[in-house]
Amino acid sequence: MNTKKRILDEALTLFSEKGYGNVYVAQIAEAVGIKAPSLYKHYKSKQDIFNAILDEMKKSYDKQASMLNISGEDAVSDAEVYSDIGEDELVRMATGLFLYFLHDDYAQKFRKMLTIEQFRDSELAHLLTKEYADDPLSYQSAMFSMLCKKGVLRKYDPDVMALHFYAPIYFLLTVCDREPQRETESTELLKRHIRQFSRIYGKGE
Amino acid sequence: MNTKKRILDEALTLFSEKGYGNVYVAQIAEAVGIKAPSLYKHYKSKQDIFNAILDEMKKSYDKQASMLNISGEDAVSDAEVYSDIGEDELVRMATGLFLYFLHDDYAQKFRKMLTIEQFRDSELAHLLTKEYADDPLSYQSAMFSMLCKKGVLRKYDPDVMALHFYAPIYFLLTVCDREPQRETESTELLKRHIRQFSRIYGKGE
DNA sequence: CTTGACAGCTAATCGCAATTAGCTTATAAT
DNA sequence: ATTATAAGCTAATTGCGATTAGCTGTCAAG
Repeated sequence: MNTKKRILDEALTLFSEKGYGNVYVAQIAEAVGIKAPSLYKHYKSKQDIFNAILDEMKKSYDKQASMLNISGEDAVSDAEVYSDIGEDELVRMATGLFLYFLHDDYAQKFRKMLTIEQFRDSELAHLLTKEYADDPLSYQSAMFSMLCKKGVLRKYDPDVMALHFYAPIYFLLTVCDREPQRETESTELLKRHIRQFSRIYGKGE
Repeated sequence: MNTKKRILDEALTLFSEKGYGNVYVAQIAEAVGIKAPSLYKHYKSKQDIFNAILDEMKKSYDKQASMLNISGEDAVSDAEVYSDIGEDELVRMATGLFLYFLHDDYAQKFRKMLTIEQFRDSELAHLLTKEYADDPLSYQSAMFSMLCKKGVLRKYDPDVMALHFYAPIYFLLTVCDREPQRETESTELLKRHIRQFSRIYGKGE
């Protein structure tokens, strides 16, 4: 019934593991449980399937981003919420972000696919940079800027604080994407990272 | 004359831009300046070319790593050299590492190729993790451990210090790999990162 | 009932890309 | 000089993989 949607799902799974060029339409069809020619009742070409995935991604990002408070749009007003943030809050926030990125099926596959295809298409490169670099950094920079102003954290360059906070998260994410068995170890290191971050930038001494 | 070598170079260039599956042997041949069938005088298949590249990479890494002091092998003895390290030294070290990774032709292509192929072959995944995560972290952890012991830096978990130092370098590297025009901006942010790192972990204050 | 559109199938088609065959030339060793 | 080998070329060959043609069954609308 919702074959059309299932094709996208299975195709995304395969693209994220092998890359567009190494996936055969017959594989997609098999994963869906139909024969290759039947795909063409739903999409007019392999490229068309890819484009549909991309469209869906772009649509879903805005919701997901605002849900996670990553997009940086309204960071300042949201930061009010965090004015009483403590070390444990920060740990929760960071591991939450990390584990969401890592485990959410859609987010993970999307990220892997973009990672594989990034050098072949500058649109994909920009998308990856936006979603995994610029948006998180700008959101967090605004948040830290607010926290510094409020006197919760020491006054340092908030862009660099955001980098110190986020780059390790991103780094560990790339490790776990290729070595899933290292998730536990990485989560531990992540927590140590946040605790130390908090001690360093926190007002307590 | 050294056609055999040139084939590897051109193939690496193409693989690092498009990925193995999207490169045709005819393209490699053209880049070298010969016809596709002539490639088979030097390598018995496309896969064989890929394997040869990989072998060369594995061989060259050890030299390059020890040259750059990344490998972590003899970090402790080397760390003696850094016992008088200052903020400027650290900035020089970090930007040097960053710009080397970013500009060295071989390193850049190798990294991009591994990035593209990482999810298709766990050997490649491990290689990428080793060279861009484990080795740099373990080297730097040993270095910071030494610097803390010497009293040059405040006493913090050296693994986390290494993560704080290195993850932003890696992060900015991935950004510049896909958006080369952001190199200047990224280098600036990198320097701010190191200065702040140095102020935070340094003894002065 | 019956018709049309939907979604599936099998069996072509079509093109491309890897590889092989077999010829040619140059050069280096005997 | 002769010959063997290396390294190139053009012209097949081969196989695979995307796509198209055309048939079938189902099922909702009239």
